[in-house]
Amino acid sequence: MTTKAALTSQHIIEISAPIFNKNGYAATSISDITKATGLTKGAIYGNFKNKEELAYAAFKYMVKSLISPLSNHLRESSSPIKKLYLITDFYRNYYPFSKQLGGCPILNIGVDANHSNSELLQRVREVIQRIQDQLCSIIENGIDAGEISTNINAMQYAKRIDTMIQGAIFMTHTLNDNYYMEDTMNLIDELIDLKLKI
Amino acid sequence: MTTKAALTSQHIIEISAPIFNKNGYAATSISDITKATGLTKGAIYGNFKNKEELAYAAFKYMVKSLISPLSNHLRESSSPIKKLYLITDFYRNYYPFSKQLGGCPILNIGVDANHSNSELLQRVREVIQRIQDQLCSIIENGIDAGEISTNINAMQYAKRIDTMIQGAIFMTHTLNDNYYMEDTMNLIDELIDLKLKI
DNA sequence: TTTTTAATATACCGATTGGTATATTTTAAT
DNA sequence: ATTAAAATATACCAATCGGTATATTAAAAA
Repeated sequence: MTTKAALTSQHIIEISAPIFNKNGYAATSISDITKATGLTKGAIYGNFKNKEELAYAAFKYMVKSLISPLSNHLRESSSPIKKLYLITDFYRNYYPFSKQLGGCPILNIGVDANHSNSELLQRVREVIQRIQDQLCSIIENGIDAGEISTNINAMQYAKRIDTMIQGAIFMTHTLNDNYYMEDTMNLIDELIDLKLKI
Repeated sequence: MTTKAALTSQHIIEISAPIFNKNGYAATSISDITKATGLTKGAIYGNFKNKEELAYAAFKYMVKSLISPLSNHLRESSSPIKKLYLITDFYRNYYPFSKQLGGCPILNIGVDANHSNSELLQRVREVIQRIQDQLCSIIENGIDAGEISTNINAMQYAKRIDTMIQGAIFMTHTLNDNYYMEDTMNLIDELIDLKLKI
């Protein structure tokens, strides 16, 4: 059990993740990471094959840091329709939370990697897909449970909600104004009430 | 009339704008621009004070390239409510159009500049503000003209529509799937029908 | 305690970075 | 055609880039 290196790896990931998230892949240098961690290149390259592998690990960690609190939050109710409200509830507090981690990794890395790092872009796409699949499942469960109207397209509304959330994240972060997040969550709640809820 | 340098400046701007738009500020090098333009550093620095000034000019040009077609499109009707439909109509064709220019500059530069170039970020914010103000004016004109319900908050809906559009732009570009753009425009049309239209 | 191995630090590599000073060329004025 | 001025090309700068080879230190095994 190589405990020392594993701890160092984790430390490097945790420190570098917000840096990659803020600056993007190309604009983050190894020296940014050595400065922030207090370690040297030897420690970095002893634990990661190259900058790219570190960026993948950092992105994975950052997504986990932001998604697992959401998953936990959704456990507060087993009712699908209430889970939907728990989602908007979660995102009402998302701004200060994500800001502290350097922003939303899906937005930041999605934009950053789009014309440069196709491997990283692919990972962003997979995360978005997973989120939408999970959202779709909640809606489908709501239909099965008789909480949500049968004549709606679950995946369509999963994508609509996800798209609105991402728009709000962009606006709130870019304009440094939480209004967009709050009002968009109100709008999504209205959408749930009006179109989904029976 | 220094015609020669003005033409060269314009040429540099037009060529470098999509590069900055795709790569972001820090990840775009002067050599990227000399390669693309076929010019040398002497021509670049003879016409622009530094990389930053060129990036500003490139952003300004890119915004103009994407916004003025929208302005022109809106001239097709003088009715405020029809202008709203013309907006969703415009964005239904936005993906191939913006893709050819390296993406949406508001989204790309907004994310890119957020934690690095505060001057550039400020310019993105001003563009967003201008768009929302104009959208708000259209809604207000609609209220005055009796086309739009009097008991709605014009700026609130301007921001809601803008937020949804930006979310759709992000999703469509990141997932390379125009569905998000199309469906979001349908959703906005529904919103106009249901909440705004009298 | 000694030896072996794992982990980190240091020194260096060629390539590239933004930017500048100067040389050269192109354009315009005389 | 000659001269003056504007515009562009070239050569160079220190600093930094990602990455590697090796030296040193820290941990584990003997």
